[in-house]
Amino acid sequence: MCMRQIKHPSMDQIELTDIMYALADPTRLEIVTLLAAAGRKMTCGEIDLNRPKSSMSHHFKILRSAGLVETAIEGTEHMNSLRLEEIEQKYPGVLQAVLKATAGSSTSQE
Amino acid sequence: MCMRQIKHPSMDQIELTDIMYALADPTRLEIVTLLAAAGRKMTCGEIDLNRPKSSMSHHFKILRSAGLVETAIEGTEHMNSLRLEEIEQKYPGVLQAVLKATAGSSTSQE
DNA sequence: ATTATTGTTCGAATATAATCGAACAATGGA
DNA sequence: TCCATTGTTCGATTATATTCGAACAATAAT
Repeated sequence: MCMRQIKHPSMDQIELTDIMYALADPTRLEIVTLLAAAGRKMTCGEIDLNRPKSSMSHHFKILRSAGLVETAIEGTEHMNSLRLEEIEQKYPGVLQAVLKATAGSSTSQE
Repeated sequence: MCMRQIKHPSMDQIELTDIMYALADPTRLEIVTLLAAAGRKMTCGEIDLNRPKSSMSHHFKILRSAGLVETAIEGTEHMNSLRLEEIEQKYPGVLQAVLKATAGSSTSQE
């Protein structure tokens, strides 16, 4: 029960261009879409998209630094969740509109 | 009156990730913001942000290929306008939310 | 203690993007 | 026709991103 936490940007540190940048990558957009669809915390493993762990970790890192994803360590697992409410508060409509846009056209390739 | 036109993507060719990518660059986001604020066609010259012509041209090219900006040649000038209605139709709320987000915090540096 | 699990970090290769001067193309006007 | 204007294209440089194997760190279980 060490609760070693990963550092996340605070709301006032979240930049719109960082969000845009993070969402510009198809893999990352899919991660966000899956998290939103699930509506719950998910481990990195659950979101596996046939890519090496190190690649996924890289994308999660960018999603985290953009402020889109929050990661809580629970045991050996990293529980990821969308920071939807916070981003809505700071940039109303942006993330929701993006999620609505991806909801129709399936980005997944399986 | 040659009306030599530049090629633009049709609505069904406009990809969300391309839009995100285009808007992830501060210079391009500012161009889009200025065009939206102006609410009219503007020449590249009018939007000059203390950068060389070739750099601006590069950014306009990306905005065009993403489907965000439409450029009509009128004489020696290139008139640029936002494809707001079309993008709203395809991805409702996305661009408007981004514009609302940039409306507050001035991205300009002069 | 040893081992398995989960994910991060490192490092190096490859790929993509930004920047900007210089040359170019198209138009309009003197 | 010649020149000015507007913006694009070219080409080379520099900077930034992506990718992924291998080594590592933290925890949990045996």
